[in-house]
Amino acid sequence: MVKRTSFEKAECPIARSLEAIGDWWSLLIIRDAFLGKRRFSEFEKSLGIAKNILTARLRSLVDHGILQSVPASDGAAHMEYVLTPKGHGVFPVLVALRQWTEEFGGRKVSTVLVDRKSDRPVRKLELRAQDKRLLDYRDTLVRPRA
Amino acid sequence: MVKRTSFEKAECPIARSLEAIGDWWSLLIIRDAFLGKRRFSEFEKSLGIAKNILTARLRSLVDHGILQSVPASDGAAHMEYVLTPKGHGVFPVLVALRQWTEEFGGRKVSTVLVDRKSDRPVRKLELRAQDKRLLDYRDTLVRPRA
DNA sequence: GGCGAATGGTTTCATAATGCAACCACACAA
DNA sequence: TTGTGTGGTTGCATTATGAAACCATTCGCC
Repeated sequence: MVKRTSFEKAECPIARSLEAIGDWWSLLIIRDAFLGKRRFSEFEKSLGIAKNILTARLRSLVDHGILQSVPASDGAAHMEYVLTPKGHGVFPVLVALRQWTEEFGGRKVSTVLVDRKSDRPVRKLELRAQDKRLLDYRDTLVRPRA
Repeated sequence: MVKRTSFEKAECPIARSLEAIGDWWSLLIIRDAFLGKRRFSEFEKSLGIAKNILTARLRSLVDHGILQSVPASDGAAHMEYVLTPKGHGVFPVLVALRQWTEEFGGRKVSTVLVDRKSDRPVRKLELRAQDKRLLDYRDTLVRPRA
């Protein structure tokens, strides 16, 4: 096989997620969608992506059920791309990436994710056990499902 | 420019993170490193990746300060690749990806991430406000840093 | 010490993905 | 009717990826 290897059938859930959102542009498109962008030209301008690539990525995201293409809200003829529930589910991934850069990226990051109500920065993502103990990577283990 | 576009100078912290870990293999290598793999051949066998690609990825991860190459622990001549603190910081990203697949991936996932102490599955990642309110994507906003 | 195998790569070459630019069809406005 | 903007598609050059062959050390073993 000379094709790019696919992770569709992978057992590992991380590999499977990469199948859908693991390329250069998909996560940035999703990020923009969270920022309220919905039109082809909005993504194009914001990302500086080539149109053919954008077409391909949008189609792939729609095929994966992450975006949905709906008739334009303003009645125009074109379609708009909005996040599905599955797409909204990517949010923690984006937050994790953002926080990783904030913590280890060196240069200061120019934007902050804030809580709408208080207008103050959010806390770091927390991984907890059933009994709510805060967990670290050292506290966890990957197990075959029973 | 015909080169693949780079996000090094991007403002967005998400784009910057993708610069380092946003390709097909890097996250899987990091995942394997978390699972205790450290040798070239271990990664190779586990991932089914071509050797030249693995060489390139390992080098890139080392350059980005995510892996460190250290003399083999068993005294052999070769190098081993271990996670740096920056590499350990990727953990929440992996967890977020895993949980996304678990929730939206359709087919059941064959492994679970468990808390070592209780041997029970961990909870979903939680994003909280300063006052500990649990937050949703709808509760947040990206702001230019003051 | 000599031999074969394993390790950790590099090199070569074919194919796939990406990026750019040019083009196109349609809607709408002047 | 002649633009002008949107939302693409097509063609072609350049990169990255993947498979396999090759290579230099080191290691076990006799």
